[in-house]
Amino acid sequence: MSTKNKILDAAENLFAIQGFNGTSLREITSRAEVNLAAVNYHFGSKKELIKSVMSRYMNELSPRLESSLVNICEQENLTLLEVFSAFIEPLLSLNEFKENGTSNFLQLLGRGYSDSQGFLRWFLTTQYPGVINNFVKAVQKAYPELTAEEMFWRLHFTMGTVVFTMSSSDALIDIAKSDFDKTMDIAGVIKKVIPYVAAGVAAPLL
Amino acid sequence: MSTKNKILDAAENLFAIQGFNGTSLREITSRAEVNLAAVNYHFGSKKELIKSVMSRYMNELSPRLESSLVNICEQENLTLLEVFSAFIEPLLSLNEFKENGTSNFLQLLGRGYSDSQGFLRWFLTTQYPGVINNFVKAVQKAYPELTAEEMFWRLHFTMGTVVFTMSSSDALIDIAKSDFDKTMDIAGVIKKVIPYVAAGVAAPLL
DNA sequence: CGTTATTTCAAACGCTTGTTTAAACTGTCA
DNA sequence: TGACAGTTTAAACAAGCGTTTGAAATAACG
Repeated sequence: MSTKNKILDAAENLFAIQGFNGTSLREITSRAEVNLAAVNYHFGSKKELIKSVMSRYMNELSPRLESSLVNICEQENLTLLEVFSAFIEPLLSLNEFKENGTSNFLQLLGRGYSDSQGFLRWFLTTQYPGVINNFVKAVQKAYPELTAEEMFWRLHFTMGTVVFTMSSSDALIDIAKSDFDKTMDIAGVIKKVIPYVAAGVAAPLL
Repeated sequence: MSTKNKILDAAENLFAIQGFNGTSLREITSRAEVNLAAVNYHFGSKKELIKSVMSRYMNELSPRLESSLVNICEQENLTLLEVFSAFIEPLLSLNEFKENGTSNFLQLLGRGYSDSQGFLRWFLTTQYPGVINNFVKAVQKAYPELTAEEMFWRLHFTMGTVVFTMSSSDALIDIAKSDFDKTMDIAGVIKKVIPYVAAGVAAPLL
């Protein structure tokens, strides 16, 4: 395993658990068992390392997500539940790409939106606009009465639900296990959150 | 104005904008125009200062919230939309308590859940359990078919929606202003998010 | 082989962080 | 006035941060 990948793997796990601001380069390099200076040598800076960690996932995910959304868009009588369900398979496929891939990626997404005042939001929306565009198109087809403004707000609410849930999913899964004596994993959480956000976006306009 | 209150006010505003980790004591004391050591003298530590900032709001909010929820619980044919709407008035009343009170408090809540790995969650759930209990009771009455486990998850999804939305509400309001040419404030955002979360919690059990 | 180029390494840099110290100042009451 | 508690102050502290340096080790190639 190359130094670069050792750093990426260690950084990914620590970032997911502790956030970007909460994880130091020394923690990363000591877990990766490489020299401290290796980060700046291979990536230039901590900020670029963060981008690299996210890009590794986005490059894997975004084509699958786009084609899944394009597929779903072709069918008649599209429901919002179907639109949101189109996310499930591409997201879960990250587990084949990497151990705990789905969980790690969604947690990173959550961290990125709350840490580091919005630079990751800028990065994702400018670097991967195709996903958002196709998603908006699908929602529009499933719920044509929704105005652009209302859609803007509800999609951001949805983002919040998912991102917050995933960034604290480990804690939530633990609580659910002890309180309800049921095993639960990230796939289970996704299957619970989909009906919630679908119903939220589908809420009647008052 | 006492040194203690000058610190609390400055800390509150900076925490809301930059988060707890992202705000240094030197920023706080220089904005408050007090000496750096004053924080440790009056509050003991940064952590205790954070608790004090949150307590000032929770002590104001939690009795109003509890009585609002108790009130709503007495009526027949309670809907989830009504339950969630019970939050509006107590939340907006924080604006009379302090300028930008509603916005600041909700943003602080959001920061508290993503910064500082969950110590604020512990603080709030252990110090102010009455709000949560009354809220759960109201939801149960409005939607009795909801199992305890499903309720657990959906209330956390709701928490995520609100908390995430509020911690990035300034950015969202700016975008909405420029894209849709409509003025928007924190009260407007609350009125948009209520139907969303009500519909999410009300989603049919599959 | 010898000579580049690439990668690793320990050490230090300059800076910011939360916290502590001890002296100076303020107001109060005997 | 003089003593004492409460408060403010400048200065320093130790620790952590991201980053840079220059020499040592390794790899690649003619």
